[in-house]
Amino acid sequence: MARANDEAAELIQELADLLSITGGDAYRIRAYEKAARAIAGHPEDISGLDLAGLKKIPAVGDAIARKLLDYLATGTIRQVEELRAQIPAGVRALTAIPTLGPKKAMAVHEALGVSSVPELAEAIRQGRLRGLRGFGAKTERNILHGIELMRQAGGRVLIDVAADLAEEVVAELSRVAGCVRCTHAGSLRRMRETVGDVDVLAASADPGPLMEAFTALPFVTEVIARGEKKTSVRTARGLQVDLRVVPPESWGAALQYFTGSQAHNIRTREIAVRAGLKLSEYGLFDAATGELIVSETEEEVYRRLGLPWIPPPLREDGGEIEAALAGELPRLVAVADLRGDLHSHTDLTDGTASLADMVAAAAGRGLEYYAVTDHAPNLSMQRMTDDKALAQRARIRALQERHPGLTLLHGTELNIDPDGGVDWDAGFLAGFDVCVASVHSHFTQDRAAMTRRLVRACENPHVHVIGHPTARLIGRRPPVDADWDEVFRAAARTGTALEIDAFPDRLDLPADLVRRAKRFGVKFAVDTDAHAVGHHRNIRYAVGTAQRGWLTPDDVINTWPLDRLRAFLRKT
DNA sequence: GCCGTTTTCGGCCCGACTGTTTTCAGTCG
Repeated sequence: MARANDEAAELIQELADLLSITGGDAYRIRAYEKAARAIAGHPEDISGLDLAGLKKIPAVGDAIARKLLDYLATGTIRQVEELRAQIPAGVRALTAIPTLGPKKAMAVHEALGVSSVPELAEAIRQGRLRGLRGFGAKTERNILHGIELMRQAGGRVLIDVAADLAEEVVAELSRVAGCVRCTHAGSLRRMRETVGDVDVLAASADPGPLMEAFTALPFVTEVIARGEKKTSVRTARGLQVDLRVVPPESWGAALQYFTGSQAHNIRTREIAVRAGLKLSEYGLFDAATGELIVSETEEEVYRRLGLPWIPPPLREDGGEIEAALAGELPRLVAVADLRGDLHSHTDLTDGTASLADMVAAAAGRGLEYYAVTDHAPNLSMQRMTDDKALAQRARIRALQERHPGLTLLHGTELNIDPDGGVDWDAGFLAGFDVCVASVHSHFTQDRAAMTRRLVRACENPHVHVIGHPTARLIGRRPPVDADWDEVFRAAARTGTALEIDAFPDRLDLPADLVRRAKRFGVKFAVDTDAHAVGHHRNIRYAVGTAQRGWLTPDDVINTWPLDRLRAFLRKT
């Protein structure tokens, strides 16, 4: 079940959506949307707040605070219920169709009584949209095409899929004559865990050849929009890619604009307006004279707004503007800060590479220490035994001689059973340098049981790291249900680190929970969980998740020198 | 509906592209 903040934010967002369909004041709608974001991102649980406390949330005034009280008392908001009675849920669902927004949704609902996606498709096939103001033949085709796209799942893709595609597009476009610079931007640059469309920015005085080359890429199956400055295409697997070409002198302003988020851009542009300036993708201008002030680098744009450069993973209007103004931006952890990796597998269990190859890959990353943590016996399919574990330890000690610069740690990944117990007794566990413990089964326990289970794992003196704590698989398996604040308190109290697992379909602990956990004083392990040599490169996604959680190197135990890490692992 | 080292009222980010428009609304990011 979601936190009160998330449920309330969803209700306020629904209020904004429904008002945009009925034609409410645009600024009022924006105020609701802004408040919904602020509530979702607010660190305090709103269920413990009174009217005054609620009004302290940014973008929440008296009116919205009272709606939140309404929600806390009744589980819903009266105005939302009233609008739901007017606007069927299916009409709101219509706005999920690409090219169909609130105005067109209301038009077909009012004129034709259409109140669901299938009804709309049927109405188009029956020719009932003909003659409806604002609806021509092309609009009909676009809507049917949009419905078809929605049916094919499509949607967002994992970050590694988007990153690989972006890399290919950037490499191709960089070769085009006249291309001065080219890079990806958007949610991929902000390191969001999934990406809805890939944004690519290029600088050139002559956009024509870039647009040509872009639409001619082999994986492009459809050109959605084609203009002088912007072109959008769809790839064979349904992913949308936008190319924006700007003059070279606009590079910094364009990169800032195209990186987003939209909410962050609104904040920076508001700051500009208040200072008598105007910020667009072409630069920062004097609002009165139209004179260009700066545009060549992001740093210049931020500096002229009175802000330090803000790392893209923070650009979500989640407090980064306030922190920047106060000079309190965190020094975010980076890949180069990592001295070690505390979670990896070999072909002794379900890895695909040998111990020697995995260790060589770790050495190739320039690490100072590396833990091999194959699965423990209770995950019986992996066929681990005491003897195998001890034999591996001996092989690791032998291999150590060939890697003088890399300290090898012998660890294991334990299974947290439904009661919170783990494989092996205390005596055997004491023989490992590091123990990761993870949930691998019984994912659907209720919140109280799951919370007890995770807390008990933290309380085990031999458990150093909770692996992929929510056990989610993005798009395939929901996170387990737990009272996370309770788990975070236990992790902080017992000196148990929470993992940020680098697998692109895990990224677990997720960034929003990372940020919440940090407030409790929790420490983190940023690990690959590598099962193959190639998985080592996933570490950048875990670091991106840590950055989105506002973590500094000090928050991450595997940035620490080995002696400090060993002291932490003693759990005293 | 929110908010104020210019304001408690009058503002509220900015631009690209499409389609159906005789000059611009809707959608998107």
